[in-house]
Amino acid sequence: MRPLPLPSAHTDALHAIAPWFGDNAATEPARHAARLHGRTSERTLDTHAHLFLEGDRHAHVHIVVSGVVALYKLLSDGRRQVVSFAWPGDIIGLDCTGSEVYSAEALGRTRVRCIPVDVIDRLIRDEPGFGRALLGVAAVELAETRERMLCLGRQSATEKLASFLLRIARRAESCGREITNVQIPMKRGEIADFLGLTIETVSRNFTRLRVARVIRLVGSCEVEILDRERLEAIAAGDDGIRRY
Amino acid sequence: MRPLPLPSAHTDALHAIAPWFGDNAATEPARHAARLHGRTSERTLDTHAHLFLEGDRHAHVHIVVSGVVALYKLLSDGRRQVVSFAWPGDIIGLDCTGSEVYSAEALGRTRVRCIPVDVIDRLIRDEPGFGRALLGVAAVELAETRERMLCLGRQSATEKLASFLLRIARRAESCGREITNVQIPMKRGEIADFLGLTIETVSRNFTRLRVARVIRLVGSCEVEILDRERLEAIAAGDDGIRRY
DNA sequence: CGTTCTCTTGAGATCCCTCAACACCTGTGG
DNA sequence: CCACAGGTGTTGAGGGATCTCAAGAGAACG
Repeated sequence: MRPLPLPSAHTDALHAIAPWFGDNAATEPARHAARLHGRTSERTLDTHAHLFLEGDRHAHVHIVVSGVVALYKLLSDGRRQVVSFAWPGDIIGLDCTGSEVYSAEALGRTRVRCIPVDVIDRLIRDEPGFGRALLGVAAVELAETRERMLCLGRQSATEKLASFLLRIARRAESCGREITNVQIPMKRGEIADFLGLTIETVSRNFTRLRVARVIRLVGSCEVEILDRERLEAIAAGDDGIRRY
Repeated sequence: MRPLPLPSAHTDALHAIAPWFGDNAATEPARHAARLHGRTSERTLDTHAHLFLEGDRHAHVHIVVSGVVALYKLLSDGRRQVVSFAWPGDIIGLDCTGSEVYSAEALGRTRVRCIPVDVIDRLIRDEPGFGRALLGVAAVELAETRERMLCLGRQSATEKLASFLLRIARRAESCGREITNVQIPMKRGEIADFLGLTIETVSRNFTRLRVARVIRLVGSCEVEILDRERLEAIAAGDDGIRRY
């Protein structure tokens, strides 16, 4: 199977279900799926536009085409936790439990492909292998979510930020070779809500990593990794920086 | 379909896949599955015994029959995060990604049913509906895990403990009517690792809830809920107790 | 060149952690 | 029966990490 020519089809997610929704679906064995392909649509979201809100009926599964989407949950008093960022190639809403369990907001101008859940259901019923592929995607998502629980519950602010930067760097690298300059498409507040910190603490720890000459800030949305090894050590808790 | 006569078959999990593994599988339409049933086995674990360790090859999916199992991840320096507790009826290891992504330790004497992953694979392939059911279970698990992220990242210690107690109470209640006395099968340290706190903070917050006359402690492993409404309010962050 | 939004930095308060002591319980062995 | 040890839970004192509140710097935009 030929990899899809999408921006960052580096995740298992899109590759796993690509035969059913990729541009080359018609050439794949799944002819029936190809016809269903026509039932998907594309949506463009402006910055801060919502794809859906927590509690909405779960009508579509979405695949991010370009841009980044924040998936978040709220407490009644407004405290927010971003449970995940969905990047190009990522699938949103595999957890089909009737209604959405989080809200989805575009960080910038974003395009998504929308697949009605009944199409998903039909594919699972009719296409051997599709359900299995979906289960594999859900498994990877569960594993990642649990990794994040370890981060949220047991890491210091500096460790959290270091882990976050490495996570983004690795994502960018999964398309190619190691890089030093990382584009960060989210603002400080969004990073804070992702890591369970405040804006100020995120900012202070960017500064801390900068002062320690581990990273260099290029504007506020790009980070140059000066000392990758040390950054890894900090993320792993093997570096005393967290005690300063 | 008749519900299974298991200790707490209250979760969606067991009900969802019960037709394939329940004691009455032979009477279900899934005759092929019934034959596979013979390939499962049962294991008994003593207190603190491990079902498997993070990194082990993912050879079996387990269903808890009796007892409680802690699923946890470690940082290199020993900090621990319990990602989930598996109660009777819960399925462990749906996320089949080759190797285990967390360790599983019995809190007390525990029995589990072990299903080889190739049996799961075969069922998915041969039994229409089984993959769908499994996906549903995974979806519920993902939703719960994200709820926990909100708790870990954004709740205060008191809120976390109140949520925890309510979670256990609701689990016990899903079998029947509202209860006031809740059995807590885990020790303070295990609760702490579940909530991302220290033992002392957990203990102090038990005391805080007790002094506020919201709960009463019966020994250290049983809690009587004196003021359910207030406990709910505290868990939701609508009660000033967290600021005392 | 204001306006607005975002990011950074400082000062002080607060929550939670660390370290330490002690109470309680249980099982063991004298 | 009692002494003791080990495991567990509670409580206190102090410290440190993070939050809150506030001010100012920087960037984006009309």
